[in-house]
Amino acid sequence: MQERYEPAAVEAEAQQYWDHQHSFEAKEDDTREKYYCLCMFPYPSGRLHMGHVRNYTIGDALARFMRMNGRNVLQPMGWDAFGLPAENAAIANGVPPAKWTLDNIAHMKRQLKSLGYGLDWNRELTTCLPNYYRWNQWLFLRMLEKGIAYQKTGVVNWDPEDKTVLANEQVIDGRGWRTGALIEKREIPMYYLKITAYAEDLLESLQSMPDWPERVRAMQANWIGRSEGIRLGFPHAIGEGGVLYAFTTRADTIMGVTFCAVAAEHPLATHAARGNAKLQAFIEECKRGPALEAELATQEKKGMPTGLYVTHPISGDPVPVWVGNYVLMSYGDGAVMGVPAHDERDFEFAKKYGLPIQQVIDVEGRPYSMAAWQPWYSEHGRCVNSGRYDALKYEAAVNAVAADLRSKGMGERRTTWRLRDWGISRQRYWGCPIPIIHCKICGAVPVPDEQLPVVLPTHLVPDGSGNPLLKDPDFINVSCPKCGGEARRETDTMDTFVDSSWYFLRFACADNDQAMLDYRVQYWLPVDQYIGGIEHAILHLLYARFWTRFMHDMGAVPFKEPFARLFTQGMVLNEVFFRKPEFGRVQYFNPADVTISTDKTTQRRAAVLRADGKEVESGGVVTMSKSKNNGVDPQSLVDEFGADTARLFMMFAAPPEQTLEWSDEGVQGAYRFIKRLWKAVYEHVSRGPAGGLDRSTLTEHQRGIRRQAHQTLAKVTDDIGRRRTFNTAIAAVMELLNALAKFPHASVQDRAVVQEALEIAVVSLSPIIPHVTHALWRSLGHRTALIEEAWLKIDTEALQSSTVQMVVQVNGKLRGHISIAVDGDEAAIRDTALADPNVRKFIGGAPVRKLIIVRGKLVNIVV
RNA sequence: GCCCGAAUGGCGGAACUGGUAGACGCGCCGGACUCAAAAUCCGGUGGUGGUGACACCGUGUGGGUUCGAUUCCCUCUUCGGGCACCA
Repeated sequence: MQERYEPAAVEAEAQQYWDHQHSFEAKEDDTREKYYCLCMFPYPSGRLHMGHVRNYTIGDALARFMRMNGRNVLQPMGWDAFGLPAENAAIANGVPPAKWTLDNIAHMKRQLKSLGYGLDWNRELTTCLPNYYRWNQWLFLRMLEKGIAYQKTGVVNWDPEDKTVLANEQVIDGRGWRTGALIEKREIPMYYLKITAYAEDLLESLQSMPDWPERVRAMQANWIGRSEGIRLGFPHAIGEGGVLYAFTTRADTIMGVTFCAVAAEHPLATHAARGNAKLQAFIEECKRGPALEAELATQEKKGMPTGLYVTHPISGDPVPVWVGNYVLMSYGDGAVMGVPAHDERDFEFAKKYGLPIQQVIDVEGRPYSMAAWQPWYSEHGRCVNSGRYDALKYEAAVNAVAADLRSKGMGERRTTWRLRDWGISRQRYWGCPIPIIHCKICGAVPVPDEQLPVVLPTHLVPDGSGNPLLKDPDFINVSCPKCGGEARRETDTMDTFVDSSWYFLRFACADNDQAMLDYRVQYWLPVDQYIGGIEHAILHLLYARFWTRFMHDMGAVPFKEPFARLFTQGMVLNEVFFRKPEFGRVQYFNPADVTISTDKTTQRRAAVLRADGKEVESGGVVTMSKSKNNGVDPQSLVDEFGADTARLFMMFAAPPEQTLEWSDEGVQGAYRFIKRLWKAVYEHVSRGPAGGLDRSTLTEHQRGIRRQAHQTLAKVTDDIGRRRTFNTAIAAVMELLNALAKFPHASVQDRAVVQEALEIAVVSLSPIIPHVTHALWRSLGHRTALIEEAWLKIDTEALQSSTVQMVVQVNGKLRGHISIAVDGDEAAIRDTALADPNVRKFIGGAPVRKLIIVRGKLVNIVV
């Protein structure tokens, strides 16, 4: 064994061994229990970032741990390869998105390999290749057949200068990101997937998914947003038998309705705007307004009367109809009944426009004042000023109102969802073509299965002015599959969330070019452990759950939930440094180019840019990002310290579900620890082979170190296997190593105990730092490869101890420590506790009122 | 605005089911080795008071439940994630 730890050599050797042995090629084996460990696949942006390293290190550590615990592990990798950045790169550099993407994939694949991840590369898949995306198209056609995919109009951001549709992120303050032109809203025909058909099931199943984080389930439940209430009608005289419908969960407040508000897109608004130029202008303003819910919710509430009146369904009173910019056309019927007294938004609206506010709910007799909104105004209570509903509580009132409305044919109970159907059409080049052909005679005709895939041409270079597919006659001009006449191919492509909604299924059979899925799906799926960023908690995971349900219903997979267990890891943060010039934009500096010094006495930190020796400002610790220039390239870390140090630091610096702060010193610490581990093994083996362990003749000291070694093994096994807290697992091994450093190597038994403890340390860390432990396992005298070894067994006998330490409190304050025999009874514990001199001092002469004993932990004496 | 999290020494974090707050690491201080430095090794390190044994204070704010609260409940503050065309 070499004295010096040289990561480059150690890591090359281990990686070569795994490669030659095909160690991570997964094979179906019905006799073995499988473990499908999947990390969210990356977008091939160019280089790996720290978030990737964190994600894949967590996955790899788990996969290796499960493998050593006897599971048949599958850990695949692929590329989420369609998307906007490739088009942006094309615009900037004139490179076709296909070439840019594939070059990035090649580079990132090398990086993943250099980090030593145990991935089965035979199953690699790339979503921008036809052998993958043809099945998007195939399944889309199945959805069309079942009515799950359908066409309707949708609103997009239109840049009038570039004549192109922009993504929300390309719209900055209402203007196009490249042109600066004011963005218009346009309604165009698009394809939608009817995820709302599964709303109920998607929501209900969350309750039987205990291995998903509570917060993710809560976020999804809120997103789906089930509301039970009443859809009620306000008759009006516009058109024949006209009724304005609105949904409410607070039918008990119906007698407090003083107005109705409709969305700008509502038919009543359109009707009223005819011949009303002011209203027309207001409606246009609303339609131009923000598209993002966050902006909609914070914008100032504005409205305008339509001049129309509807009839209150109970009282028969006329109710004015307003257009309100806070009413969403996409929720319910695009109209709300305005109850200013008991809804905060309605209250604000009524105050602003002088609409009457009528209290109809009494909450515990509290006095109601119209001067300012109080949070309790929207609480449940008893009806007042409500005619025959007076004194009824919430449920009784709702029931009575529902019955009355039903008898008048003006209302019914209704469940409404916040969830909307998934619009998948993108007016963009770099995506999966939607397999539709538009014929002047036959209309929208699905591409027949035998003509799939509709291949996306790869040589086009977008220039920012519209979808280049529109300018490609070879792609556009086709004949109609139905009538054979001249027709035009659909140029919209699919949302990239489609690609990621089923890739986890395809890993089971990525080599099948005849079918989307095959029998191997039944062996590997569902995914046992899915790992990815919390930022995907709603959209991606909900779409994947929906997609899997559709495939279940068509008989393609035997399960509804694709991910049995979910783990969401936190983001990677770093400090951000900048200078704000008097004029112009803020300048960001990479932390690698900044030196930080700390004044010992004042604790003041000063950050200086090395290039010019002048100070820069710190903007705190934020998510690593290109725009803030605070990213650290994982490659530089691997080159300088090796993959094991990178992996160890990532896993040690924070619990995996929390944010992780970058720290150069922390990396140094991880490197130092690996060197210490190496040295400990070196010093042990350079004394020659250790003899066998004789458990019956151990000294107390030897038994102590054995107990700690096996306690460490037990803790690591639990921390990785159950808690997923790699940071505390590593800390436990560090403690063991600290103890070993003080332990003698004198006798044969000393050395046997050390050998056992070192093996425990090496095996415990092997999921996290697989290269160095691969080498150390051999150094400790084993001929086998560590990756083929089983996880070590905990010797429960070694854990035994004859005494146990307990603490003694007086009135809840710590006053002493006692040592008690493991089998000591309560009387013995009590007597020992009361005999402690410091304890007696604090009891004084006072009588003991109560004595609480928590076995093995503490005694609390209450006086 | 709505939904979901988080807050503990100089710093990252630990304390798993209400039971010893600060494990482990970083940084810092002192020492050993060295001509010197780096590396390495040993010791110390929440605050205040005390020579000391020790005592008091201390987990974002204010309150509550309990023999006992970092942990449970309520309030507020700050920070982070998501909000449907970024992935």
